[in-house]
Amino acid sequence: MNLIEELRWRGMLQDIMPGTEEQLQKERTAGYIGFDPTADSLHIGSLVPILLLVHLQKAGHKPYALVGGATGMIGDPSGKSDERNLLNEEQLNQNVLGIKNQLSKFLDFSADTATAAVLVNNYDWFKEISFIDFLRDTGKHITVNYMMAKDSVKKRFTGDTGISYTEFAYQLMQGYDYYHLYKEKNCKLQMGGSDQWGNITTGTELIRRKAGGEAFAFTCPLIKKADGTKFGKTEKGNVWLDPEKTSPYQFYQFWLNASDEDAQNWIKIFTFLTQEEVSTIITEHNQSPEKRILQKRLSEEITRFVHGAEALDNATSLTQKLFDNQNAPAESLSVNDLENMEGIQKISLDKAMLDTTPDIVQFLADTKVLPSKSEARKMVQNGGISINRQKITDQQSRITADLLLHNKYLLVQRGKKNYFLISFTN
RNA sequence: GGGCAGGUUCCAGAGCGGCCAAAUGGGGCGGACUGUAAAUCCGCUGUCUUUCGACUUCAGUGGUUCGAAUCCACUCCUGCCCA
Repeated sequence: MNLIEELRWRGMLQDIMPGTEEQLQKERTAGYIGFDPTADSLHIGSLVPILLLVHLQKAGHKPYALVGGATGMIGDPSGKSDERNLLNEEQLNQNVLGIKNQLSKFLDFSADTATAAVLVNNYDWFKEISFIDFLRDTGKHITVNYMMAKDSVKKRFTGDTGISYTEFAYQLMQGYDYYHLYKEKNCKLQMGGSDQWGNITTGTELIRRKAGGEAFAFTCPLIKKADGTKFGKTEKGNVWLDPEKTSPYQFYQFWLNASDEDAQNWIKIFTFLTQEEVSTIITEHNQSPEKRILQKRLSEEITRFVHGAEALDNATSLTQKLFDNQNAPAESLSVNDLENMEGIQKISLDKAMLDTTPDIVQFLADTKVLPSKSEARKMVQNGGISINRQKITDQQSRITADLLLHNKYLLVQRGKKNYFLISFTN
């Protein structure tokens, strides 16, 4: 199975330029994807382009990861209905660094092989180009009519916020990136999310007109959830690849909570399991969906890929403790179990505070489990608070020392999935 | 520079002198049901507060009024059209 066929069955192919498949058959081809440094960490949405690069590398081609140090200063209008705020330079540099670090974990950058991945930053070439040079050498090749025809731009013409010249020019910069890599690195392929199609074709067009060369491209559909809501969000916001921002446990949980339908699509996209393996898993899953074989395998594979085997072990064992014997009394948890719970909020307090705290509402606010007494009260009213797995319904109830597990701990749940471990010292 | 239409709570979008912390929908959060799923149903959703109530919001600043998101003036911002 060649790369294109592989990506096609995985559902990772949206648009493809004619001749791309032939080019990939013909010779080792250098291909690139751009990463936008709008945050200092990549989130799971960026996992897809990373995987595209990995697939490319596995198929024997040479991947380039481009960090948009220059384009990040401008802002891509694609998919945005509003003009964006510009990032300041310091923030941007920090983000570029953070992203570089993360990318290096997923791609093989060892320089001695022919297919070693290479990291480039478009700031390195844009900083040398003057505005006049850019207008004369690049802008001259592309008509405004052509640029305006792009969906991302057209929407802003008809929408009600307009588009600044700065963002309008974005596609030219990204187009120039492709041209530059084509010239300097013989790069003949650009990949990206389907929202990037417009920007990508500006690049191939530029290569054609400016260098008389031929370059190729394909895009991957944007990941969606079956219910149409945004992919990659939890109540805590984005799911990041940085374990400091999203703990491996939370990361694992995110995938485990996928719906059946989503899991079926995602296991193809986010794991390297073969077609046969996947169809076996799906069959097994459908026989007894309540076992959630799909979700378990999916979350295992990705967590291992992103965070490593050890982090995966911790995440699964914590998951077992917290969920598998959901009905087991909290008293059955050992000191060790409690202490080793990674990735849940831990709070430590002086035992004396129990005597001075009048009720559960005050307690929740003091411990910052909820931000204020009002919110704590609402949450208790809604039945969203459990102590040691016992639902609390009475706002007046008190936390007393005899509730403590092992005379020291309190397991507090806010909602079903947010755990807090409070340990008391004398 | 001229004309027109606008700027409302996370978003969309009602309200057009008191009944407005502001309809409705979406999103978010909680609950029930379940498989830590989906679908469905229920509650919450400005802040603080033991129901009472207090305080801060409808671009900004002043004004009219007993009383303004709603009326007036000016300012800023956005879109469209004309120059």
